[in-house]
Amino acid sequence: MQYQKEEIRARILEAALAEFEQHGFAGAQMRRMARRARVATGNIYRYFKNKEEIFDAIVQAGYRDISALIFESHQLSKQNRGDIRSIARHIASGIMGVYSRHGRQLLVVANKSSGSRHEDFLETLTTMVARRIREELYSGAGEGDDVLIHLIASGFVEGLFIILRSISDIQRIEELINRMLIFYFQDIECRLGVTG
Amino acid sequence: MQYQKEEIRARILEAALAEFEQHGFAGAQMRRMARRARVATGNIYRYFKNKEEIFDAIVQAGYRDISALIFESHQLSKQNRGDIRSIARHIASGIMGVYSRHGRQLLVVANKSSGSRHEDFLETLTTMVARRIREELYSGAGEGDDVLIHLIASGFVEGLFIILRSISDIQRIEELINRMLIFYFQDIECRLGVTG
Amino acid sequence: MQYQKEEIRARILEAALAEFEQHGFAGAQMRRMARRARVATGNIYRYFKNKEEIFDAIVQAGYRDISALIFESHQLSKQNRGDIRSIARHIASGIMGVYSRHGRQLLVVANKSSGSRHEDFLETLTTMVARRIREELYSGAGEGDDVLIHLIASGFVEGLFIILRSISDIQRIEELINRMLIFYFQDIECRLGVTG
Amino acid sequence: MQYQKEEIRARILEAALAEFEQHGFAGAQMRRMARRARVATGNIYRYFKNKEEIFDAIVQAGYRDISALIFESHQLSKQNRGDIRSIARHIASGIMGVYSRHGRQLLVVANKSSGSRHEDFLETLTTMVARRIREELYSGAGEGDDVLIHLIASGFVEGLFIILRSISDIQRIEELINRMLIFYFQDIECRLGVTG
DNA sequence: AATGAATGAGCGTTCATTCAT
DNA sequence: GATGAATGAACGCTCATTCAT
Repeated sequence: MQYQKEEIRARILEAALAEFEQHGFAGAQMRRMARRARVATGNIYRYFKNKEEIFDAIVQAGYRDISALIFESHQLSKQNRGDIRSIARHIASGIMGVYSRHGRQLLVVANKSSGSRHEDFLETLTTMVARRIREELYSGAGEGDDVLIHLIASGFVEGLFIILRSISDIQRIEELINRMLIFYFQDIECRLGVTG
Repeated sequence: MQYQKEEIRARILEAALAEFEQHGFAGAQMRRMARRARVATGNIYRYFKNKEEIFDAIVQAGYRDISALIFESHQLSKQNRGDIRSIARHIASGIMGVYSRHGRQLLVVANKSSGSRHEDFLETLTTMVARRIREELYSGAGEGDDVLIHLIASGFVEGLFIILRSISDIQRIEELINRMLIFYFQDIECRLGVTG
Repeated sequence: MQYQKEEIRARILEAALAEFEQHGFAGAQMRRMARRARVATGNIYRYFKNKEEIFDAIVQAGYRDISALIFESHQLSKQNRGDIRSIARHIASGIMGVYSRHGRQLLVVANKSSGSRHEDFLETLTTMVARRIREELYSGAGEGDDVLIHLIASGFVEGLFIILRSISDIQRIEELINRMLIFYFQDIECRLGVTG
Repeated sequence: MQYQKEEIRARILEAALAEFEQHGFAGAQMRRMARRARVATGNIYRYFKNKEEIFDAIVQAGYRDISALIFESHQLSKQNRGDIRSIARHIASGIMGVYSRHGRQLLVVANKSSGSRHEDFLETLTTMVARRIREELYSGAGEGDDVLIHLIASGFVEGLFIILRSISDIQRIEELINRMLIFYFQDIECRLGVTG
């Protein structure tokens, strides 16, 4: 029972993932999803309340891990203040880690969530990253420009996802992320005109 | 007669714009749009053939101007090769100009066009910008990394839209764009490790 | 006023006729009809209550004439009993006469009236003709078969309309109708096995 | 499961048949059809792709059989040339056979198909019959008049359908068809003035 | 627990008719 | 009287969700 239940639940989640990848949240069809999962349409509703909750279930783990990651990076910076590059590296490698466990899920919530409760995932993540960047750069010094920082965070986050969805070789991903880190954060204080 | 017609057409376009802003192309409802415009559902169809054509009408001008801009920047770089900053400045100020005329429309086509004919607008724009960047940076020198360049183009374009949708004061926009240009393109060759 | 009214009324009727010819009653569109008539859509409703009444107005004259024709042929046969051929000739030439005055209208009510009040026009006409045939053939003699007679009437009536809508030359029409009369009514008693 | 499915499919087809009989293809409404079938509107679309395909499903068998019949009669006449009566008898008995299997369906496609893919069914059938008549009558002899022959074919075909829809007793149908054959084809050469 | 047929609200769109000017 | 823009009920069809088995 329990075993079987779990197996079906997994099949549904896998099919849902594929469906969301192809059609996005709004365009996903329950019937097609059921067919993919080799499960009756109605049976899906024994495992999940509705389409939205399937999406939640898919997103959940990645969401949790990403949140933990940001929180960690916050803790890290308390001890090891002042080096934005190491923070960025930590976030990047953290996201990579999450990606290695929940890659497709992450891409779905990032790029295919329009119409769902999580359609502002990328925005939220960006905001968290921006907060971390601001904390690092302007801890003691003056007031940085929120929009500029948000924009950098956005480019950084978006860049991570572009790398992740373009490349599959893990070494190549790491190399590209490193080059992106350099591009984004080398001499960043100078380029931003941070005095402190 | 003629006056009234134009007024209604404008009301419909305004309502459609608001509807698309809130719900995106696919989620937009003709009945709600009609209600917003204080117009009968069927009357919309006297002014526009269907939902898609309303979207087109909203998007059109921005689309045209952006295309012209990219083309211009290509011409410009032929005469004035080698300075990526001036190209970037040209694109940025061009997009600013388009935005000052068609701001909300530009944001809609950029971020709310999923399901419409123009759903890949941002991707297309990014690709064009990436091509321009590659042309400037690697004209004579070695082969740059496509993904890295694409990612920079994406961050740059996305950044422009973030500025535009966050800020309304035109002077402030200009200042921020300048700072973003510095952030993205100062010593870019160095940060990318371009040898040429 | 009155003159102008009549001219517009005529324009509407002409446009309606063309519209019905092309699209049938159900497929006809009031807007297109108005455009054809170079009249505002709403103005049509000052002259006619609705689509159905326009159709009625078009059909009316032909209807009246055809009814009169059948009635005449009834009178005729009272005086001049026993010759079905002369009756048929009378009906044929009568329909030709009506056709020469209201040709297009007749074809419309015969073949394009589906969905209107007059969609059974052909059936009704056929029934009247069948009654006349029966009166002639079986006045004193035995009981003829209703279905067979109806079927002959139908073929005869349908044949008339085929000729009318295929051919425009009036002499050729007359010739063909004569040949059809021969085909249908020569030795009809014999072919039907009428004893009387 | 399977049984129920078939039962519903049958209910839908029966309801559709009734709906088409009463309102014709164009006037038929899916909601009314669903109500007749005691089925939800959407459920119809589990069984048939759309209105047109329901019509096709109803018409199909009759269509196929009629086409086969005409083809057969063509083969027959190659072997047994010169006797139009036997050809007519073959066609008549063939149509009777089709009618005995798909009576209402045949009447629907013949008289209620306006707006559908099959709206010219009767015209097509008539044309095929006319061709057969011409082949028989004018094989070696002179040119017959196309309109006259078409008109006879039309009367004959129309007559068949009148008999079929008026009468239910099979023996009576046969008798009437025989009488119609006599009426239409006895001494036909003479009545048409065929010299050969 | 599992099925997949059934439901029906809701979509974009059409068009006869009405109404403000 | 004339205009044509405006109305809104109704259409064919879709699909998330429910239900009988």
